[in-house]
Amino acid sequence: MGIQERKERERERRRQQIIVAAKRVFSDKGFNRATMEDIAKEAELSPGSLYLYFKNKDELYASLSLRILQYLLIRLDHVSLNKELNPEQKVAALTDAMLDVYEFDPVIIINLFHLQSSETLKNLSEELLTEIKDLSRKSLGAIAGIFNEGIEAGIYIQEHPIALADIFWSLFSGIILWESSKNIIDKNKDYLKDTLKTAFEVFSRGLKKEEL
Amino acid sequence: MGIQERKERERERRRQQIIVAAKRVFSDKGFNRATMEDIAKEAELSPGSLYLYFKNKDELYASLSLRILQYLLIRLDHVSLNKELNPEQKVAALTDAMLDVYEFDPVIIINLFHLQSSETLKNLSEELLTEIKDLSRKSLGAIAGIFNEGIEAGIYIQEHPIALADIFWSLFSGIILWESSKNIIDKNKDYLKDTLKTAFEVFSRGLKKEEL
Amino acid sequence: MGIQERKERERERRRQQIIVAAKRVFSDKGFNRATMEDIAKEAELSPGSLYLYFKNKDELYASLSLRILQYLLIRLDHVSLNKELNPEQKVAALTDAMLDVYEFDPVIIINLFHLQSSETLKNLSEELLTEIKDLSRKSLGAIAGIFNEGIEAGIYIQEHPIALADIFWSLFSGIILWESSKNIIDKNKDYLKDTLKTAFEVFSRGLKKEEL
Amino acid sequence: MGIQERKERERERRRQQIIVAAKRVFSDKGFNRATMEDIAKEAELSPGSLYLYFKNKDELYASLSLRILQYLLIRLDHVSLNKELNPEQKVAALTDAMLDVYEFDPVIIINLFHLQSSETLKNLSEELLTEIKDLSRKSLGAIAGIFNEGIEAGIYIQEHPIALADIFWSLFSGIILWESSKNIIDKNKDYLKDTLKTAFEVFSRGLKKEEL
DNA sequence: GATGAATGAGTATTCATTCAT
DNA sequence: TATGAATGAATACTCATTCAT
Repeated sequence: MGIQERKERERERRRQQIIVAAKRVFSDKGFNRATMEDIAKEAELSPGSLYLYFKNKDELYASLSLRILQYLLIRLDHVSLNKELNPEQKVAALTDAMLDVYEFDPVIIINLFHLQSSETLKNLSEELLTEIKDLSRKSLGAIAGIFNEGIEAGIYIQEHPIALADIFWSLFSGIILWESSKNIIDKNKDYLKDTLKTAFEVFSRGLKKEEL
Repeated sequence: MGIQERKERERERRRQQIIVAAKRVFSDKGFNRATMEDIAKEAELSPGSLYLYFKNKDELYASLSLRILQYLLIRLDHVSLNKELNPEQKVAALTDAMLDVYEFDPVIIINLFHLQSSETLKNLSEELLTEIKDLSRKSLGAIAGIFNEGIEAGIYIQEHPIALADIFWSLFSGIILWESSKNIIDKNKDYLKDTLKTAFEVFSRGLKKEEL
Repeated sequence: MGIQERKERERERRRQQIIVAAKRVFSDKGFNRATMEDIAKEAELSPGSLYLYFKNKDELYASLSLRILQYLLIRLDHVSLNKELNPEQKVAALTDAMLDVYEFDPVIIINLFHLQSSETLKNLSEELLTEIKDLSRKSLGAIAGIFNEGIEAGIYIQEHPIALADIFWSLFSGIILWESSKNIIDKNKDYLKDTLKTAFEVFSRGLKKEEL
Repeated sequence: MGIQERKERERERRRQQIIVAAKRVFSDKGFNRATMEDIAKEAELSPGSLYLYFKNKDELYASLSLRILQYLLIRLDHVSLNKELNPEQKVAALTDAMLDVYEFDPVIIINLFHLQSSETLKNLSEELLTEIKDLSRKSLGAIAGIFNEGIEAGIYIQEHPIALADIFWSLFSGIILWESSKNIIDKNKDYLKDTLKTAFEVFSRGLKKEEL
């Protein structure tokens, strides 16, 4: 391992350390009320050091999402490229994957959808924004591809697969945000997972041609 | 018209004037970057005057949502209580109503869903929060009622109607937020309405028992 | 009674009404936290109306003191001019008078001494400041006169009577402020009157020539 | 000198720098009209920096008093514990100490008494208020102790020593405030020291039993 | 790289005062 | 006179970001 590479690893380790801290703080206080100092303290670093690893607060925030998007894409591609599954099985696997990713790190998924629907997006650097757009596009593309298989197989209704992917994505994010907001208001028992399951079922059924 | 009443009207007119201005500014700059001074300028009032009509920035923001929620509830109740429609027709009317409300004032609907998924919710006065919760609850209840009719009629799948209402609501808000965020990113042509229609179709089909 | 005079009386009645309200509000919230609107509400008038009777908040505040100063001066003159009392009796009567005035309206006396030791003084109109200075000077003069009698009678120590009057005045106001501040801090039982009595006794004894 | 200690010193130096600036600005404009920006400018710092050393404006103001109270207490204890002085000498030393402290920093002493008789007191943090109360209590206690010696020695009149201490303290603060207010009004020659001396003399004489 | 003290621009909110009615 | 809606200047405080060490 070259010295260059070792440095790079060390650097990555630090970024992780910060991201972990940021995640805790953001989910604790929300984006606006979390200060860089809070995060620095949580990461046991100085405020200044954060800026050695992240250009600014917005980008640090967006970085949380980046990782989960990357993970999500891997999972989606895995389903999409799996040649052993028929279209219907793929859609089932797709919903399982989404649920898995959610359960892998709920906080960060909520962050992702918050980011997606927030002004923060406007403030990101061209570079980071491109990266996020790229990952989103690819993820959506993978989802669309899966639906497309079903459509081409004549199992699913004739709709634009991209539109279906958007709807699937919206359904997922909509439920995540709505259920987590209900928790803010009502401190309800957490029905999120049940709701997601039901939603995916209904959605899958809705995709099918009636005569089936 | 008594003098009292005239004053009350004048006051309401002012509130509207401010709300209109706030709507413009919020949707232009987003909640955090919109300053009270911006809004005052847009409303052609002094900053101090805003506080004669709204307790603070959060409550001004939330007030935007209040009106649309009230309107939404009226529309939903109208559908729900219409005795001439069978369950399926009601669900169709429901989606029409939601679309109407969206088209009535897209900006403000987006605001509503932003508010719903933001920390701002936590800062509202007990009073206003109660009002919003109340309207939301009633709206969701009306939706659930409609689904319930279909379930009891044996047309729809056996799921908890409240869960179905949540899903319907999430689907709606998810698409609104997602499509408007895509606009931020891509300045795309606006597919929102088409997407919503397709989504509602798929959802409705998914609700039905297979044997139908 | 001419119409002019009637108007003047009416005007004076209003001023009183405002002063009474202001007294309540100032003593309740302190000068800085009392708003003109508070006072207007208490006086059952509109904020604008206060300005028909008082030039501004500072002057309204100072007006409270003016009345008590006028009353104080009357009492002091009464003692000073009383030919039936010998010097020692006059000093005793003097302390009684001060105590009386305090008890007549403790709140307003505290206000007076707050005013005296505050920046507000700097903001008063020339006219009002002159009036206050004039009343203060006359009061101090009356006190000094009393002490002077004792000095000339050879009963009291040879000190400048004006200095003695200043000391007497300071002792009085110092105790008022100190004891009322202790109340703020400790919510103690109110020792003020006892303290004042003791103070005046000690002071009177201190005035006398030793050989007596 | 460890690095820790050096930092602590540096920090303390800064606090002093700010306190000196604040003293100038407060005594120039009074508490309410002095802005944090004024003070920052005077201290050649940024407004934000003030908050690194003082929690808020009130506490900065109160800090001025803290130091003089500490110094005062040292001086009072020194007199109180001095075994070479008889009671009468102690009272003389006491008045000298008070005068010394006044001359050491008149502006700050005036601030102290302003603070004591103001609403600001109510806004202080529990911690700071406790510290001030504690120092005041101890100072008053030391004074009371001195009077008590005279009383027990049968030289002074039989009064509650705490009451005598309160009176002494009130006399001191009353004169300080009154004379400094006269300066505001009249820009008089400064008689304060003379007045204080006379006051203390009269007071001391008043303490003694007549038969002495 | 790491620090953390210093920065200073940015803003919600208050409230004495005014003035059209 | 009386009103009270409107004003808008004034300001404490925050916090992302920088930079000398």
